[in-house]
Amino acid sequence: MAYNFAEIEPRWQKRWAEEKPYKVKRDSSKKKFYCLEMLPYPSGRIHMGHVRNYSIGDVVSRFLSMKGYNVLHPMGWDAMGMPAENAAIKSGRHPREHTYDHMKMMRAQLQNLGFSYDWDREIASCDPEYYRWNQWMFLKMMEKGLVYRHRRSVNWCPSCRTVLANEQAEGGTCWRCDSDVELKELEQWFVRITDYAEELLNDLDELPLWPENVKAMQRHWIGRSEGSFVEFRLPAVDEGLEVFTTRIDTIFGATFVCLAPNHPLVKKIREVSPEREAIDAFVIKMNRMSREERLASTEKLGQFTGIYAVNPFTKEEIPVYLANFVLMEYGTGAVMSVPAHDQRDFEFAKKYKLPILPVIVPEPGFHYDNELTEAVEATGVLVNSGEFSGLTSDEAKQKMNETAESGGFGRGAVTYKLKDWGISRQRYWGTPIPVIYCDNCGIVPVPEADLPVKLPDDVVFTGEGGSPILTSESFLHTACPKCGGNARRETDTMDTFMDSCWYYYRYLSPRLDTAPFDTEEAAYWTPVDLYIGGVEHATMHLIYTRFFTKLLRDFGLLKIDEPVKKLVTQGMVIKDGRKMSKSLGNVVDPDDMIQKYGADAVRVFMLFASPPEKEIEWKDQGAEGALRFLNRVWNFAENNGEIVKTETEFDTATLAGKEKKLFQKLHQTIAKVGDDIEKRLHLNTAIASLMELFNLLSATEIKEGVLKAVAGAVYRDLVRMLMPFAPHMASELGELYGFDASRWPELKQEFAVADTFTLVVQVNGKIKDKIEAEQGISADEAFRLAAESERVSAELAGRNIVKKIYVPNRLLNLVVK
RNA sequence: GCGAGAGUGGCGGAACUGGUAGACGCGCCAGAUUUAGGAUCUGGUAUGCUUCGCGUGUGGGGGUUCGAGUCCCCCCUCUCGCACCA
Repeated sequence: MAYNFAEIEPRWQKRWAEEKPYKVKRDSSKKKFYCLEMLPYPSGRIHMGHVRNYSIGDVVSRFLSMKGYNVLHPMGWDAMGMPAENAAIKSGRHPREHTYDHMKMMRAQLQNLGFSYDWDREIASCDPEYYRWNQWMFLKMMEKGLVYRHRRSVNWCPSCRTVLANEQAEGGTCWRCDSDVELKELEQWFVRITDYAEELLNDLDELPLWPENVKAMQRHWIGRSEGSFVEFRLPAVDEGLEVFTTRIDTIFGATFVCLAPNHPLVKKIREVSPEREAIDAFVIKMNRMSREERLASTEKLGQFTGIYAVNPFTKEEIPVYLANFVLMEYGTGAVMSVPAHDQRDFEFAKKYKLPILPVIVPEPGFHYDNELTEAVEATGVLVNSGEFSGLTSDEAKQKMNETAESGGFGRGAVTYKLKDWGISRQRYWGTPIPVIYCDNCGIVPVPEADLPVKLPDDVVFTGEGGSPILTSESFLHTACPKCGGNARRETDTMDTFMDSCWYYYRYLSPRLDTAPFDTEEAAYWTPVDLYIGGVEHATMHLIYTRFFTKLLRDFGLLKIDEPVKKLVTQGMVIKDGRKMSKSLGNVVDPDDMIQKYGADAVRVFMLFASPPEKEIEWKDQGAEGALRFLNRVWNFAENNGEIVKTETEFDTATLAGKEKKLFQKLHQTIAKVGDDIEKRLHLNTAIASLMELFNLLSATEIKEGVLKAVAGAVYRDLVRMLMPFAPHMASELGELYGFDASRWPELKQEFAVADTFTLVVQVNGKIKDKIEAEQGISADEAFRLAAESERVSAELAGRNIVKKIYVPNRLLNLVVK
């Protein structure tokens, strides 16, 4: 009977669901392996990216289980977030119903692919028993002073009355209603991730098995910068203006100061400024510019404010400008401008005819003869810098920091681009922030015993009037836990990145109701040995999750510093050279493919087409090829049932000829496939070598006894090695032909090397002949063989051999003159 | 602009430590089977030439080496990330 995946696959899936062979328990007698894949958002359908991601993880999990590891391989749902809420606004259906329906559909799809998850550990972040621990952690952080409330400006749609993420406010208009987006100051909850910035940066060096590009992205994201804060007095408004600079050594060359157009002091300055109208016009112009416009142009735009700042080192007054290139988001939103030594300041000074004063020279005694044509940004030696003249930049930085500090107008400091994490969302479908506002007691945390603070059900989803939670009377009004008086609940919910920060610890004890997870389980299972997911999470999720691990460690729940030993970021699945998307109409649905080719063939093709980190182009023909291969393997057993079934002992020591060659190929393959999976995760070459082994087996004419026994053994081991890739077929073959396909074949190292090799003979580096030779021959023997070759001896005739280079078991190069 | 990575047949890719370039698969060509198509099986498939052989070939140019896809320098192209970061 032909290989009927449509019948075989569902049968095994059902059996796995019933018998739970992938259920695992802590067992300290076994070596553990925690294989984790990024959990999906329940969008309703699995897509090809998931198939690829989870197929990679499944191969590693199954392989290591077969090798006797205790493998934890869980799956769950990142179930909160905006899409469900937006769907609720459209359909009126509660996000919960919507989400649980989606989870059900997607769980079925994952099961259709035959993934070896321990489904008993499944979690969903929208379950109150899950998100109560988000709340618990929030309270813990609150206790430790790691959260605070702060006003920050956010994108605000006045018609939807909600906060928009940057990508929802592109072009300055709301993605849903097209209203102009405003910047609005809102009180929000922030988490002090910057307290851990230094550790998050330094510990990247402790992650040798993370891809370099991800670490580079995180370093850049954290953006450590050593410099100084310096205060310039603004006599006109009687205020101090703090600037951040990495080049305090150039401060004697500061000829003006620039503020971001939205700097808070601008309001005060315009009150006293003769340039008030010009300032207002400039600020409005800048606010109107969209993000794209700002990014597209590097033209320097500025406006004199009419007031002056006092340089604390020179005591001189220099003009204060507004400038488009100064960003409120970085540093203090104000810079001292040194046009001689900063290219941006140089361009600005040229445009607005401001003085350019060099204060750094490359070496002592150097003079700039001509006017500068560009800024000299290199460090060097100070000139025109009062008592600091003659010092090197490095010496000056230190001395000047000391001077500033003792003078009370500055200090050396380290800043980060990483900002504290704003976790407030004016949304319904997220974890309620467990805080109560009382008129008498102020901000009161919800007592731990009252957790979880559940999302209310008496809400209306209109899409207007802000968060739907505001429509819930039962939620809004509560009693103050401290004084019992009337109080109001926090209506903001948490960023969903909070949910995904620690979910893989919840898998360890998913139903525990006394703590987020069991610390003994954690001591056994953590860290995650392999984490597979998309590179799009390189910064956000993967920084937050590293941060949370450090937090939980400091709370005493974990003993590790880093959550993930090895990280793999898999490439996208594309079609016709482009990302799959609905708008391009090139989406390939995994269900269709499973129906057409079967889950095993889809998995094999996905893994065979490319190594994990590369992009992969979906091609139906590729899946056909994978199916063809599986078919041939299946048919071999059909045609050679007796050989496959009959396990005959044979003496490996007496193997010779074809049977030895075949047996050696088997063990070479066992070694290669194991290596490819375990060390390199190059599943494409692992599959290729399985194909090679099968090609050799099927090309071998099997007639007499020993060869039959060897061929049977080879076939059975081939099926075992196919198990991680094509588990349905391998399981079925094992059962049909009565052998245990669930153990990884044992490697006989002595057979993993062939006993002959192709000796490549080169003359002056050019290949002249290839000779079959015994493994382990000496250089002299190799030379003797080469000399016997007609082609080689013809090359050598009448010439002197200057040098012989012999690479054992590979090649002989003769250098002649 | 800065940072990371990549350029190998018609295509996806292989070559792991400097040692046979193109494994394995797709596609294509030819043959077998078939009424036909599909499926299957067998063989071929980098390229040039004076074709049982010889030469050339891993984005381009140079270098190190007995030997370079692999190491070094310069250049080109592409992908990803960040981007007026003070």
